[in-house]
Amino acid sequence: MRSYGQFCAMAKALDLVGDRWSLLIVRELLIRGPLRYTDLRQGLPGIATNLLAQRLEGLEKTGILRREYAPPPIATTLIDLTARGKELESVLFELGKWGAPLLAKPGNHDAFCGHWLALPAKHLLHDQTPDGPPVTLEIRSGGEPLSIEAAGGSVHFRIGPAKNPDLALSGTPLLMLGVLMGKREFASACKEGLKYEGDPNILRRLQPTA
Amino acid sequence: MRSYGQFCAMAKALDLVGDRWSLLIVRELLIRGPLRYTDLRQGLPGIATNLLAQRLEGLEKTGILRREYAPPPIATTLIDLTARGKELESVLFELGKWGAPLLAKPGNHDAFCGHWLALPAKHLLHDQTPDGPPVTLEIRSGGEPLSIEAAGGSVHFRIGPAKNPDLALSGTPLLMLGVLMGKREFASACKEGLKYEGDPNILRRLQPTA
DNA sequence: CGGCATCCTCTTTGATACTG
DNA sequence: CAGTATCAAAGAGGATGCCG
Repeated sequence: MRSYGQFCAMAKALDLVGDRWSLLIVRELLIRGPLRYTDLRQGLPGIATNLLAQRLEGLEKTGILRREYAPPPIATTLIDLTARGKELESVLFELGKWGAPLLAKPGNHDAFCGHWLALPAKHLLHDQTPDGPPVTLEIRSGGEPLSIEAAGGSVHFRIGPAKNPDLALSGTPLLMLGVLMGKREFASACKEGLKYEGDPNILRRLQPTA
Repeated sequence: MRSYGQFCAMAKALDLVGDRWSLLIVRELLIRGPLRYTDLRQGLPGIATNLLAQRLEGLEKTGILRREYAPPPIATTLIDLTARGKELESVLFELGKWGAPLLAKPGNHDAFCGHWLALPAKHLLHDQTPDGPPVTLEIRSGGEPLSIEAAGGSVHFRIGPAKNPDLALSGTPLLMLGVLMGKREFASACKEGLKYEGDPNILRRLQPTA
C-alpha cells in the first residue's frame, strides 16, 4: 500500500496494517498462535494465495510478524506475531466491539470458523463463580471446535475438541454467538435449531453480566 | 470495497470502514465536527476528489455519516458523523496509540495539520492542577492553530487561535508532539528549533504523568 | 503435500480536467 | 463550492504451474 504521507499516528498505523487482509491475518495469528502457511490460509477464506504471500512479506518487513523454521517433527516454517504485532490486539478488539452489531443478521453466505469466537469470548466472558469446580464447554459450529474452560476465576481457550465437556453446543454461528454472549435466551435458541449435550446451566457461569 | 464474506465482527467492521481513506475521513469528522466538503478535503492531503466523493457516498449509505443542508449564512451541505460513526473513536484511538511510535522519526516530506494533535491530546492530556486558574495553550505547527485550555480539572480543545494564550508554541510537528506529551525536554526541544512565547511551566499542568 | 511464483482479468486508485 | 468525467497505473482475485 502506498503511504498516506501524513504525520499522524493513525495514518502511520494504517500505512502498515491498513491494506486489505492485513488485519485479518493478524487476527488469525492472535487467535491461533504460530501457524503454517497453509493453516493460516484456511482461517482466511477468500484470500488469494499470492496476496497472502505478498502480505506476509510486507508484515514481516515492518516487524509485525516473523517467520521461523521449526525443526522436525514440524519441519516447516511457522509464522507468528512479534511482540509489536501482538500489541494490535486492542485495535482488533475495539474494531470487533464496533462491528459486533453487524452480526445481528444471519449473513447466510458468509464463511465461518469456530475459532473466530475466541477473541470476543476472551474479552467478554468471565468466570462468574470462581469457587466452583472447573467446567468445560465445547463449541461446534464450523471448522475446528473451540474449547472453553472456566476454572478458579479465569477462562481459557483452546482450538480443538474438549475431553469430557460439561456442555457441548452446536448450531449456526448466529445462535451460538447469541447464546454465548447472553443476548439470546437458551430456550428460544433451541427452538431455532441450537443443539446441546450436557448441562446448559454452566453457560450462566461464563456469560457477561451486562 | 468487496465484502470479506466472513461471519466475524472484525471482518464485518472492515467491510464498512476498511478501505483506503475511510478511517481518515472519520478522523477528520471526529476532530473537526460538521464540515463542508472542501474543508474536509483540506484535512485529507493526498486524497483525490472523486475518491472522497465516492467514500462519502459509501459511508453515508452505511450510516456512519450524514449530509445535511445548512441554511444561510452557511448555505451549503455539512457533513457530520452519526452516533454510530462517533463510536469509531475508540477504534481510532487504539490505532493511534499503536501507531504513535512510528512518529518518532521526523517524516520530513509528510503533510501535517495542527488539528491532528487534538485526538491524542484529548485522550492523553489531563488537567493536573484542577484548582489552578484556567490556562490556555496555543499550538502553531501547520494549517490552523490548535487551542488547548485547562480549567477546573478538564481540558478543552478548539481549532483556531486562542485569544490571549498563556503559552504559544511553534515548531516542527515532531518537536511539538514530543514536548506536549512530555517525551522530550523543553530545553532540548528549544535547542532544536522550538519557539515559544509565554510561560513554559504551564506545560507541566497538562502533560501525562506517565 | 507445503509454499509460493506467474499469468491473466477485473476493480480500485490516483491525477487531472472540467462543470453547474 | 461541490462535485463529475476521463484515463492511466496499481492492486486484488482466480487459476494454474513449479519445485523441494
